Amino acid sequence: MTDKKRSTLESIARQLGVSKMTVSNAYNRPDQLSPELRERVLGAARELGYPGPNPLASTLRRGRVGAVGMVFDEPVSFALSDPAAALIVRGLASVCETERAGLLLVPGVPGGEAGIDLVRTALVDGFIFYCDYEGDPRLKVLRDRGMPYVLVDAPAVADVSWVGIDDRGGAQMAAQHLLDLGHRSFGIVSFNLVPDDYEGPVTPERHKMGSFHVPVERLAGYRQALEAASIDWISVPIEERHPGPGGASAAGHSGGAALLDRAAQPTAILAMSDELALGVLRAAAQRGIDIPGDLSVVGFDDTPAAAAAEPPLTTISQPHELKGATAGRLLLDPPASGPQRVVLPTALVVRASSAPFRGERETTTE
Amino acid sequence: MTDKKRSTLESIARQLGVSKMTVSNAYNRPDQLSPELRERVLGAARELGYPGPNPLASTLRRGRVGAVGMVFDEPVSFALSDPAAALIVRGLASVCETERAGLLLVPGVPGGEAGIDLVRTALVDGFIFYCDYEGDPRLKVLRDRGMPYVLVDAPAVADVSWVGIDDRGGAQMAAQHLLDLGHRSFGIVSFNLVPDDYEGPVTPERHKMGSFHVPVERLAGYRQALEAASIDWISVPIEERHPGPGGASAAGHSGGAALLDRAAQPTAILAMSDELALGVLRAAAQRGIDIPGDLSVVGFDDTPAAAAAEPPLTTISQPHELKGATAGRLLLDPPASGPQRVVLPTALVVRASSAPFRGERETTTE
DNA sequence: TCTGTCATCTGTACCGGTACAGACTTTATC
DNA sequence: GATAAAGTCTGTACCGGTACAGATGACAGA
Repeated sequence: MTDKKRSTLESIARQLGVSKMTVSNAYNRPDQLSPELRERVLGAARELGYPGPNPLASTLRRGRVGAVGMVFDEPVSFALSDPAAALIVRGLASVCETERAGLLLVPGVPGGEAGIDLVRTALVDGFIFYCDYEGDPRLKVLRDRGMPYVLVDAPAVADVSWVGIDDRGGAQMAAQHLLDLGHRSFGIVSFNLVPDDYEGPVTPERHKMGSFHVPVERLAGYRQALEAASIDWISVPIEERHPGPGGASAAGHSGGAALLDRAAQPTAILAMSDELALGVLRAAAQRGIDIPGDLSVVGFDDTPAAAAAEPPLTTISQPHELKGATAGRLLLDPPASGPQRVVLPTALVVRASSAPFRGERETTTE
Repeated sequence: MTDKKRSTLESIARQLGVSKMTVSNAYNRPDQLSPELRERVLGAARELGYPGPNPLASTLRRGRVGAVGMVFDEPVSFALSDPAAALIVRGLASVCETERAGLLLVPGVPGGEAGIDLVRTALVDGFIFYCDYEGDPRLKVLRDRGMPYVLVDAPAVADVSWVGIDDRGGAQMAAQHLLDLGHRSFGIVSFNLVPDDYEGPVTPERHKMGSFHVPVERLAGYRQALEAASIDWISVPIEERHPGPGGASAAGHSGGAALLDRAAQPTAILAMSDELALGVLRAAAQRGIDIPGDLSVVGFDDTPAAAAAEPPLTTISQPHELKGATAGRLLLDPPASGPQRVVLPTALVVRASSAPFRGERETTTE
């Protein structure tokens, strides 16, 4: 009445004295056999505890897996603690659901072959590549597998669909907003520009060698705005941090602290993400620095936490869920016109963490 | 130099005049052939753009997929908006990563066969079943597939590992806390007890037919505490809500509003989750009801948002990430001693949303 | 009665690999 | 010099299905 060993399609067929194909058809093409026989087959299957065709085998033959993979830079457990990434996953998940596809989360594993193999061996029909590192070896694996993939917030690749935002333009807006408020003394909290564990002030070499797309672009945007306002870029302190298990807010706290403890305290801090900015807010609060009275802070991303922060955070908004959903659609339903480059809109959202510079006018002239 | 059609292991073998097995071994068992030949094979593969053995085929032969599936009650996009669920996913993800396994998110699809097929055809080695519904047909599919699985916060199944908390005990603690503060007039915001879209006061039939494990248990816990304090359970208003795309906090808002707009306004509200409780806080704020002055609210789960709420939320804590991690370990590394039942600890976390009852003592005696 | 069509069912050839058991050389051991 | 032990490489038999092209018989129309 139950399984003796492990029933297969063939064992059911033998049991009933019919062909394998008939059993297969009973499951996949009911119109190919008489209803009575079909019932007999299904009945026998139930009887023998046959769970239906082995999905692995049918997938091998058919070629379609019915799942998409999402590749991360970091362990998934870290990535999901980033609200922006979590929203992208949600957007992608919603598309997968309507297309009846599963969603496989493929972690980034720091060193060596392990992370590469995960991509090489993932059982999916295509990938969303949500990774930022310019020279990621997994990109080559993707290409080699000959599987469709879509890049999200990643360095562009020729002939591959891409979804993201104008990071440079967004950053420029953030800096311009502070300039418009009269600020002249800045500090920046940045994500790591190079794939390592460094934490500290950005060095010229690191600045030059930056290989993470998003931080590099955002930094370039800040720079563009500040230099256009004749601020000496070299003298703007930049603290690099990389989010660990404590999340990006811990990184922001440490970066913010470093900036605020300098002799020349900035009056405005640009944080490369809202999580970083939240950490800066904490660091300021601990030092009794009033926001936005003494210090203006602008984040990036407009995650839900930004609006709920104390004070609510001025930031650059971008449609995270839409980003994930767009990427999913581009992958599952590729446009006939070939690979697309979709740039989603950003906008400045002014809240209470930024205010006009109220300087003591120490620097009258020079 | 590139692929002509799509190279296979066999085409490489032919090209080099060696056996298929030699090529296979070049990838999987380097010690089975001379280093020179291996280099030749790998070189030819590179030459022909062969991406390495097809993972589907090797999986079919080997039997190990290298991924675990996590099955949800709802669409993944909803589920991930529940902070508690997201934390469980993170805990599970961290275990998957150390075990080098992928993580497939399998959504619950409301009606019919579609959601069942997703479980039947998912390409994984085992499942974490994070679903609450007593009669879920997907459980039968899991059993039939003969694949290992672990239940999380789900109704128990004989001979299957289970991870969860003492929901009843936790709820009892929550209610007892309010009783200890002197409250006698309660309201409850509950998740749906039955798998449907109903929203409104719980009816006796629904109460009886409850088929969602967690809400039923928590309700039982509340009841146990209240009845032990001689409070008439029947007269305690309970509002059922189910979280939609707006998240549970919207549901809590609506449920809280219904309770607060009653003629006999409760002085204490028990919410079955923190998200629901946050909605209740909003509903109270809108009505100018002071918390905890006029109303005490206790949530459940102790998600990060509970501590950050205004006022910070009294709640029952449970180790969400540990729950996911424990389930993952139980699945990937099953204890020799057979299926386990792991009950993780809960604790009352008193914050600022609950305070002693300061009644007008209308009800002197009876 | 003959032919064509339709509904059912069957056989064979894959899908793309890996396990396992040799076969054939070398090299080490006594 | 004979035998054992390695070291390399090959052949065959699967893993568990599905696509596709018939084969068969019933039934309708001419």
